[in-house]
Amino acid sequence: MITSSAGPRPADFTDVRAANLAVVLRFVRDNAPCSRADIAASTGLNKATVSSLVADLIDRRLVREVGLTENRVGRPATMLVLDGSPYASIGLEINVDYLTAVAVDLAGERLLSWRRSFPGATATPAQAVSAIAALTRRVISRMTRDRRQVLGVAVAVPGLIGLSGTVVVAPNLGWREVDLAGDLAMALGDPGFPIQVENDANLAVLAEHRFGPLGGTPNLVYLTGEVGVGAGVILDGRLRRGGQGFSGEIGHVQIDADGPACRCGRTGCLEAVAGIGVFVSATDPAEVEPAIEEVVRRAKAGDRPTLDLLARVGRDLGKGIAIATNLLNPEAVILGGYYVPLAPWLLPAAAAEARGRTIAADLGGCQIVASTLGYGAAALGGAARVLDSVDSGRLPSLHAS
Amino acid sequence: MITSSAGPRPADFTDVRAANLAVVLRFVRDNAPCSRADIAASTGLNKATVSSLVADLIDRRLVREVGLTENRVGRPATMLVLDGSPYASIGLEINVDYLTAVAVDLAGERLLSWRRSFPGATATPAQAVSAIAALTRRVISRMTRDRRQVLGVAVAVPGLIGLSGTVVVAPNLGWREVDLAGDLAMALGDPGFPIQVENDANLAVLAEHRFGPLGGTPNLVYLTGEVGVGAGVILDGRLRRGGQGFSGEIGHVQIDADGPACRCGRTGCLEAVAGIGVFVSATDPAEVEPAIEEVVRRAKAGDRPTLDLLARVGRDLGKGIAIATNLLNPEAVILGGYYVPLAPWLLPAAAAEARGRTIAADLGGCQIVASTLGYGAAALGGAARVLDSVDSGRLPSLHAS
DNA sequence: TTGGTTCGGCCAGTGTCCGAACAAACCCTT
DNA sequence: AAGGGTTTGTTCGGACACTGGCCGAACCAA
Repeated sequence: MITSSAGPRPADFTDVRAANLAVVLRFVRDNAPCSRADIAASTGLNKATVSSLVADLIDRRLVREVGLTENRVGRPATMLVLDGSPYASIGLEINVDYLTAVAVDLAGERLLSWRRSFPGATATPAQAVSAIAALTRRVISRMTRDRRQVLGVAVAVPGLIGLSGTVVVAPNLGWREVDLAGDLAMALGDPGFPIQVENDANLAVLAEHRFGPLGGTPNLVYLTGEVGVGAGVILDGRLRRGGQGFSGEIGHVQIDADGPACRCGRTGCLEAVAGIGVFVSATDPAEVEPAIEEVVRRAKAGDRPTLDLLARVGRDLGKGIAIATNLLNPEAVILGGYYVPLAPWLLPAAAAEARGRTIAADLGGCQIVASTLGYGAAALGGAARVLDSVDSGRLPSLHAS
Repeated sequence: MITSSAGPRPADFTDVRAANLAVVLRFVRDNAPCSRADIAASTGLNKATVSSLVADLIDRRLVREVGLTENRVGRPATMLVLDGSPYASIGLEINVDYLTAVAVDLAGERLLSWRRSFPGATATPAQAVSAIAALTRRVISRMTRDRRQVLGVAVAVPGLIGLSGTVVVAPNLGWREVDLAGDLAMALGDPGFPIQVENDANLAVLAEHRFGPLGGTPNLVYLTGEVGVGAGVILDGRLRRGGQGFSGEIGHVQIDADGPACRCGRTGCLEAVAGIGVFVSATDPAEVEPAIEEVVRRAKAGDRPTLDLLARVGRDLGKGIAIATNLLNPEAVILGGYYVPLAPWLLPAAAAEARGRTIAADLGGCQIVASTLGYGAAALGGAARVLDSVDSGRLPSLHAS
C-alpha cells in the first residue's frame, strides 16, 4: 500500500516488493496457519506473486511451512506460519526501582521476561547506563545462545524523550540531557541492530496496539498509572509524537485549580489529583506496590474513606480522560500501571465523569478499559516497536552466522 | 514514497507511478519554475523517469512548459510550472450568518472568493441545503464557463461531522443528523466529482497547512475564535479526525471549575471563558463583528477594563493552549476567527500562561501565532482538502469536453 | 479408474524505473 | 569562426516485479 505522503522520496520497485512482503507477512501473522492460495485470494495479489513473496520470506526464515491440509477436496495446501525461531526483538523498561527486559519472537511469543531491582532514583546516568547495558548484554547473549538474531532494542524511559532518542529530562530518575541511545550503543560496542529510546507511555500504547485485546484499533490513548501520569497516543494506526517527541504529557494539565500542589511546582495537575501518589504518601518507590495492595484490600472490605477517595480520584481521572476524548476522539482510553488493580473502583466514576464532559454523545464511541498486559507493558511495547518496523517493510535478512 | 501501513492492500506499479507523479507534481509546486534536470537532481529520480513523468503530467495539463533559460552555460533548460488553468477546486463554509465560497486553481491561486449572507440560525436544513446548492451551482457554472474542470467540493460546517460526511450535530445551525454530503450531491444531480463535508476547524487547519506562513509544518493545531471554539489537529502532516471524526472538540474542556455557565450546560468550558461570546453579549450574529471592532478600538485607546478583560481571556486561552501543547506537542498553535483582530492583546498573555503550564521547556518548541488567512479560512481549507487528494496521488485526467 | 477440484509452479507479457549513451543547444576560449 | 566544454533532455537496452494463463500434482467422490 502506497500512501505517498509528504516525503520527497520517490518510489521504486524495491518499495513495491517491500510493501507486498509486509502485506504477506502481516497476513500470515493474522491468519496463520494459511496457504499461499488463501493469501492470494484475500490480498488480491496474483498467485505467482504470492509464491515469489513467500519464497522470499522463507529464505529470510520469517515464514515456515508446517505441513499439508487433509480431508479436503482438491490438492492439499501447504500451510504457512510465522517462523519465530531465528529472530528476537528486545524491549527494556527503566523505572525508579526496577529494570524490566522482555524478548519476543516474530510471532509475538514471549521468549523471556526478566525483572531486576535497580536504584534508578540514586544512580548516576553513567551507572544506570552500565547497569542497563549489562542487562541488555545478558539478554542478547541468551538470544544468540538460542541462535536468534536480535532485530533491535527499544528502551522505555519515564520522561521527555527527544525524537533522536536523547532523554531530555526524566524527573524520577534525576536525568537531564542523557544521550541514552548513543551511550547504550557505545556500551554494547556498536551492535548490528538499532537501539531506540522512547517514552514509557508511548511504548506502552504500542504494546496495547499490538498485543492487547484492542489490538489494531487505529486510535488509542494509554494512561500510565504511576506516581507520574503520562499518555501514549496512537492516531490512525501510528504513534504520534509531536514536533519534538514530547506529546502525551497530560500529567501536568490542570484539573483542579484549587487542587493540591504538584511536585512540578504547579497546582492541581492531573498527576497531583489522580496520580498514584494520592494513595501513597511514602517516597520510597518500593513501598508503592504494597500500599496499593492495601488500598485494594480496604476497598474490597468496603472501607468508606477508601471508597470515597477512589471515587474522587476516579472522577478526577475522568476529567483528564475527557480532555483526551474531546480533543482526540479515540476508540479507547486504556488505563495502565497501578490503575489496573484499582480499576474496579476507578473505572465507573471515571467513565461517568468523562461521559458527562465529552461533547460527543456516548464518549464519541470511546471505551475506557484497564490494561491487561501487566506491569511490563512498556518493555513489551519496546519489543512491539521493533516488530512494527519489521511489519512496515524493513525486513531482516539472516546474517552469515 | 511507500509507507505501507496497516491496510491489507498490496502495492503494484500503478502505485509507484502515482507516487512518483505526485512527487514530481509537489516538487514543481514548491520549486516552480524548474527544469526536468532540477527535478531529477533533487528527487533522486532518473532523468529518463522524470521525462516520462513530466510528459504524463503535461498530458493531464497539470504542468506546463513556459520557455527556456538563457545566459547560462550548457543547453538551455525548458522550465516547468504548474498549469492552473484547466482545473478548479471549490471550498464552501457554512456559518450562522453567511456562506463563503472559494475556488482555487491547482497552484493555489484564488479564482474567486464570494461571501453572501445566509440565515443559518433560522433556516431549516432543507432550506439551507438548497441555498448552498444554489451557490455551489453558481460557482461551478462560473468554473465551467472558464473551461475549468471541477476537481471537488468540500464544505466546512461548524459542528460534529461524522467520517462519512453527515452532520451529527451543529448547535449554532440547529442541525441534527443531516446527511449534507448526500443531500448536496443529490441537489447537484450527481456531478462527476466528490463532495465532502468536514468540520470547520479541521478545514481551517488544512488551509493553514497549505497556504499559511507555517505551511508544511507537520504538527499544527488551529483554534477557531468564534462564539464556539474548536480545534483542528494536524499531526505528522495529516489531519487527524479520531475514531468517529469528532476530534478537536476542545471548546468544552473545563478550564475553570468556578467559571461561568456554558450554553452546553456545563460550567467553565473553554468557549465559555475564552470564546468570543465573552466580548459579545448579543445573540444576533450580525452584531458580533462590530462588537469586536469596538473592543479593538477600546483596547487601542488603552481602556483599562477592556485591557484587563483581554488579559484574562488571554490567560484562559493560554490554559486551553497548554492542553494542546502538553498532549500533542505541535510546532505551532494558530489562532483564527475573531481571535485574529484581538491577537495583539491576547497573544502575550496566552503565550505566557501556556508557557508556564507546558511541561516541556519553551512550549516544546511551539509557537503561538494569529492566522493570516482572514475570515474565509475554513472555505479555503475546503479547497485545500481537494488539492491534498490530488497531491497524494489521485491525479485527475481531462474529461472529453 | 475417471472426473472434478484445488494448489502451486512455470513462463511469457507488460509496465516501470534505471544506467548509459547520445544529440541538441548554449557559452567560452582561441 | 571554429572547437571544446557544459548542461539538458531523449532514446535505448536491461532489470525488476506483478499479471494472466497454462499445466502438473495431489486429493476426494463416484
